[in-house]
Amino acid sequence: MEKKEKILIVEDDKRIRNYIETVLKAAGYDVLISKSGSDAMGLVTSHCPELVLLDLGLPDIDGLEVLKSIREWSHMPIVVVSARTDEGEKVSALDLGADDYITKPFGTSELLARIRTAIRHTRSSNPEMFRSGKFVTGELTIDYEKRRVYVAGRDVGLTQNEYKLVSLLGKYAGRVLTYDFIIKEIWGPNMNTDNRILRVNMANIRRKIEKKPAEPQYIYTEVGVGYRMEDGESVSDDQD
Amino acid sequence: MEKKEKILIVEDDKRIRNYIETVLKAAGYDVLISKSGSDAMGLVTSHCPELVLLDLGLPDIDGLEVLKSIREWSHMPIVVVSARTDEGEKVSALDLGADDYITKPFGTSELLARIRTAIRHTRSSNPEMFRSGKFVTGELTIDYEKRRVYVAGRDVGLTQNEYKLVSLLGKYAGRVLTYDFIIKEIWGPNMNTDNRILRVNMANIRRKIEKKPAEPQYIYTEVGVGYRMEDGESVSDDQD
DNA sequence: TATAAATGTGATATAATCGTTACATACAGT
DNA sequence: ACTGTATGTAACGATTATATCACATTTATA
Repeated sequence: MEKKEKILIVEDDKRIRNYIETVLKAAGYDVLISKSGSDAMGLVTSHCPELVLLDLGLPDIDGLEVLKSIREWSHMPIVVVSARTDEGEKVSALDLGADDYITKPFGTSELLARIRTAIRHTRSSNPEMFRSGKFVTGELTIDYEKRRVYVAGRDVGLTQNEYKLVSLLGKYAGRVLTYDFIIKEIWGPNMNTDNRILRVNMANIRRKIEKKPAEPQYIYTEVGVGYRMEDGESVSDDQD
Repeated sequence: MEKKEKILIVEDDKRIRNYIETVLKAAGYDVLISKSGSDAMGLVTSHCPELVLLDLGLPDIDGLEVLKSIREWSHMPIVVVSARTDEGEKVSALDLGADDYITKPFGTSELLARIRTAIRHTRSSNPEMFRSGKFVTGELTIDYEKRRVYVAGRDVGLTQNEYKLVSLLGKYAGRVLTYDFIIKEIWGPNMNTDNRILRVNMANIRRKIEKKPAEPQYIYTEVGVGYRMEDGESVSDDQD
């Protein structure tokens, strides 16, 4: 457990800021603080933190603008913090290149898990998967060479589109993919933005890979946003 | 052109033997001679030639027996020489692990081309393909990562089985694959040995990838034996 | 709890794929 | 040229994949 990564917190609300700061320091991270978007840009360039935790509800600049301008020159992990109500904002953030988002209010372990996932992921995206040509989480295995998906060693027999979908989610495991992004990836940029077809496919996939399709353990729904593949690392959801 | 590879000729007919010897020496190979199957085994073990050119019509032992016993301990390239009429024999030879066959009578350039292909192929089978993840011959490209086949840059839209077929032939480019072998590879070992299904698939593939399906430039038919994918290296067929 | 929005899922129609058949064509040997 | 064998190919039906619809269920929030 060698961590001493710098994390930049961009958050105007003092209470939340202190809370996050305490949690992250206790977890062994170096913590940088910024109370506004304009400060944040300076700190990012001068300190090059390992990860940015960015609140979208800033007083001065729109958080999305900060996100956009960082992404113009850097791929550093950015996790966005947003209010539960602003679903559209989450989608915009992910589309602009955010690695993940956390909804207020959030629990300690969820925060830490998301940060770990984001840092691990942008560190030369998944060396293990690259080495073995396989993605594994729980009893689910995606074999990228054979183009097959197994649950408990059994080939679940996905169709072409179903495989593409699972394969895509596996490559971005632990991160949320928006409906729009997924649809464009699978059906091409000319496909309309309606997500009904995605829902039907997902139902069929879950019937094949999940023990109880109503309570998926592998592909989670992120309401109003998209889907997320379980990452192997368990993310328990103790919400304060 | 650094060649000084040793080639063992196993051939009882003196005229043919002399002809081959002359041709190979002129092409810069070291040549070993054996007039019978029993001699051949000894020379193979003592001299470890780069390639064996094996006539199946030997007086003492059946050529196939020689082939079989070499294959029990070595993967060295073996090219079989056989009479035009003995189609069944060719199939047996390929099934027993021969790398290629030449039909008597054969021309100089055909002989040399087959030998070059066989030697190149068993030298850590195709490093170029391994590096790029692609197989290219003429305007045809097989992209093994994307699982797509292109002709002149255009995706030809193969179905699953069609892709498997082309992909298989590409991996063994330049070598003949018997009907039986192909069928077992694509449809599994339980499939019957009838090659009609293969013919239909091949017709559909050729309609998609060949300019003139009746005169294929990419996938050749080896009458009575199987199919062969063009290898990039042109094998002109000047038959004396 | 009531309500609206989002998501899940069975049913259905359309399209693509696949294996089979029947016949056409090419080729070798007589 | 005739004959038999091997290969190519169009056409058919069965199966499977796909997209769309309608409605059920879940979720978020008042």
